[in-house]
Amino acid sequence: MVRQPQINAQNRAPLSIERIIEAALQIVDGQGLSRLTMRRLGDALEVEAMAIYHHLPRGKEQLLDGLVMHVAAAPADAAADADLRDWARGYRARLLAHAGVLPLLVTRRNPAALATTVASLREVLRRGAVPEDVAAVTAHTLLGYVIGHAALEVRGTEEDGADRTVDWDARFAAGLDLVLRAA
Amino acid sequence: MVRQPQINAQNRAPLSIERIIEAALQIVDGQGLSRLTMRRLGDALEVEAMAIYHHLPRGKEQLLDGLVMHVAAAPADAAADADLRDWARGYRARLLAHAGVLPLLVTRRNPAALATTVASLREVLRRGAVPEDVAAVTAHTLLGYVIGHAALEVRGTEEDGADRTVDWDARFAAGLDLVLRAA
DNA sequence: ACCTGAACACCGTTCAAGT
DNA sequence: ACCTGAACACCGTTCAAGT
Repeated sequence: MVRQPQINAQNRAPLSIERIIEAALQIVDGQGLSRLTMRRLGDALEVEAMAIYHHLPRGKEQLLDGLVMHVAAAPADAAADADLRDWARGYRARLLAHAGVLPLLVTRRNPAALATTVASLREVLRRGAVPEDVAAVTAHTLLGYVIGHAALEVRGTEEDGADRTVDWDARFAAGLDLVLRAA
Repeated sequence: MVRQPQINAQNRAPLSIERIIEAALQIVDGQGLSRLTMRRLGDALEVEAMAIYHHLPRGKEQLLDGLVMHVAAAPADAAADADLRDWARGYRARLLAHAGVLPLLVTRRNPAALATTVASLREVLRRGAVPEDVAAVTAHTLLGYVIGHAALEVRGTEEDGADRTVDWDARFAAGLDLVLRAA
């Protein structure tokens, strides 16, 4: 019986930041943000909670920043011919897939994560040969719209103020047209 | 020496939901959301924390809902001739004045609070004689933009991706033009 | 280097008791 | 009716100790 070198004495793969973030994301997506505790995260990783601090010295703050970073990172498969509409659709899908992280992403002061997102959006604008000053406004307007709309979708019910069922996909597309028509 | 009727045996005004919400808002705006604890709130009200539960039986959940409701409520002084631009500016100012509540407002499932906001926005659209189907899209698009942009302002630094200082007021106004030009 | 166990200073909340 | 005191089951985190 050959023992793998990366298996330690307790016969488990050692902890890593990646595994910790992944497990945390699973808890948040499955049970909600309020259920993410260091002790529960430790359980999920089959480790005492205190072991996590060895990999994340800044503790829970660093864990939450890691979650935001993970969701804020640009979709890896951003095709070279993706336009603004594709980018917005992709980013919205990402936000809704990790709706539990949205409160963190929306309001934690995390310039690095925000910069990553803006950079990927700016890259799309650059490929579209949009002038620099227009691009700055467009980037923030579009990003604001996508984030804000995702928040509405998470907050809202299926009714709008006029007692009609809301098709959020269609509503998002219509708003996107509105924002991009002028851009 | 005349004793006011609303002064109780301990010589203090009795607790009320309004006073509790107001004190909570003061803590959140001054020290941040994470500093809002039932015990600290009790201290601020010169009362044991447990007294709060007599007025808010659902406890902290109800307290947070109350904060969201307070910020989401339409500005009382909405002038009869206010247009969409005025509404958006007023709502943004409200969000930024209570930036600490933003994470709650953005993502707590609170249909009542959202409905209140949408209703006040719809009222402005109605005065502008905007057709019903257009109004539905415009309301969500504009609201999404305002909320999302406020979130960007809170998250961001004074730098944007191109290393230029961002004038958030001007940036908001420019994006607002973009959104409203098409509407 | 990596993890554990016990401990500390907090939380939100319940519940019986006081006035 | 309104508030208090003590208690319970949790938190995040520190720190000495184990391997």
